[in-house]
Amino acid sequence: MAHTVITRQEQKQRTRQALLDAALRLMEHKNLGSLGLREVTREAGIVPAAFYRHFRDLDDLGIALVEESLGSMLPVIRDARRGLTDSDEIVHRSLEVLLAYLDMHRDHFRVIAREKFGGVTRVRQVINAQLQQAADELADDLSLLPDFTGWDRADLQMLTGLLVNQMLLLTATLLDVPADQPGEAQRVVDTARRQLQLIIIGRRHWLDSPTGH
Amino acid sequence: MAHTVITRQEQKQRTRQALLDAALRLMEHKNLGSLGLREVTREAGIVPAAFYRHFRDLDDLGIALVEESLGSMLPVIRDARRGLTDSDEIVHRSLEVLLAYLDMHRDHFRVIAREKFGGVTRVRQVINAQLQQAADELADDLSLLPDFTGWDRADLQMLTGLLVNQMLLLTATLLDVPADQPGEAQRVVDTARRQLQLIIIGRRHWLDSPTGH
DNA sequence: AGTTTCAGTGAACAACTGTTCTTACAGTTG
DNA sequence: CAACTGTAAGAACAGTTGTTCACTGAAACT
Repeated sequence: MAHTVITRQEQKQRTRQALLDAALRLMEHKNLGSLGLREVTREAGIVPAAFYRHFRDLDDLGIALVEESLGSMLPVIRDARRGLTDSDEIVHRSLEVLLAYLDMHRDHFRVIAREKFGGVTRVRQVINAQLQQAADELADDLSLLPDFTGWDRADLQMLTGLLVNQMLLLTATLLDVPADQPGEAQRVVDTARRQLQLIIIGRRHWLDSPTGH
Repeated sequence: MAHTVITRQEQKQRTRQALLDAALRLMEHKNLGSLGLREVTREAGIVPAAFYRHFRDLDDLGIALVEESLGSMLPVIRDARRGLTDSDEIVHRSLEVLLAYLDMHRDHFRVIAREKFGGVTRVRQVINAQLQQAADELADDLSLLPDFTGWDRADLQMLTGLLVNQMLLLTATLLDVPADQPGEAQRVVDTARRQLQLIIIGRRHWLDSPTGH
């Protein structure tokens, strides 16, 4: 029975992931800022001093965590709209994918929602930069559609920023719904869906509105 | 020179306020959850043990703090729309008042934005309840206007929830703008204004849209 | 086969944490 | 004026914190 050979960097990568996972687990009930270094290493099953082999401090770990979370999620949502040519369909499809992904990675979303408004400046900046990029990419894709002929760049970004914000707020709200109340969660999603619908309607009449430009 | 006589409860109220102010000051860079009891009392200029005369623990202080913040702000915004009969005007006037109030009470808004998504459950519940009430009251007022004849309660709450969310997100974004970049702040406000305008347009066409009901 | 590299250990450190006492002393009450 | 009340002080408690250091042992390299 030849047990698997583990290279050095594989092992290192593994403990690094253990630290990230430990922090992720602990952050279900606290912020990044209120995490303790010993607390995290204890949860990860290593000795405190070993932490420094992987991160300078907890803020560093936080940044890595956020990059891991958003970096895996945003491409999925982006891919979900590939090939779609109707803007309304893009919005609704994105929402669907977001909700499915949310169910599978609640912890990751929770960290994003928490730290987007949290106390650690550098982490906030990383999140904002990534969300900004997501909004920009969405604007890129939409600008190619017939629905948006005549739109200028600024208005497009205004719209996609609004959509991204709504998506983020929806996830934050859903994460606050107790797990034993699926009905309430459905109600929240319904409301969000109608709010998106209202935005879509506003989008449809944006250019022909007297105050639109 | 008769020095002012200070009653017992006046003095107590005064130290209580000193604790709240101290926490408010410290929370510019950290969350409620990462505050220390000793840290707060040190900042307030009293001895740690005295804390317990005013609050059971820091979560209690947090609740008092958000109640103070929202309790003083929401009525102001509510009063700002008294007498107005045009719904578009109500939205824009509310935004104006919000921005003016924000400039005067940045610390309070920062706490609300932070803790709305923060780690302390009970504090989050208080904030959500107050914001929900604000949205409900706005729905009450709007329902009396001619603009909303034919609207049912659920759609109204959907709309006001959306508006409240947008206002909250705007304040959170503004608080993240470095104090030495007033231009960037203006840009953010402009975008938010156009986003509200888009929502207003959507509202205007909500009932006559094929998917509207 | 011998040497180097380095992720993880274990012990030690001073500093700080929340909480519990007893004590002091000024405003309040009869 | 004397007794009472209760805020705040001061000291002490056991735990926990972040960081450092010399170390071990196995993978990686020559």
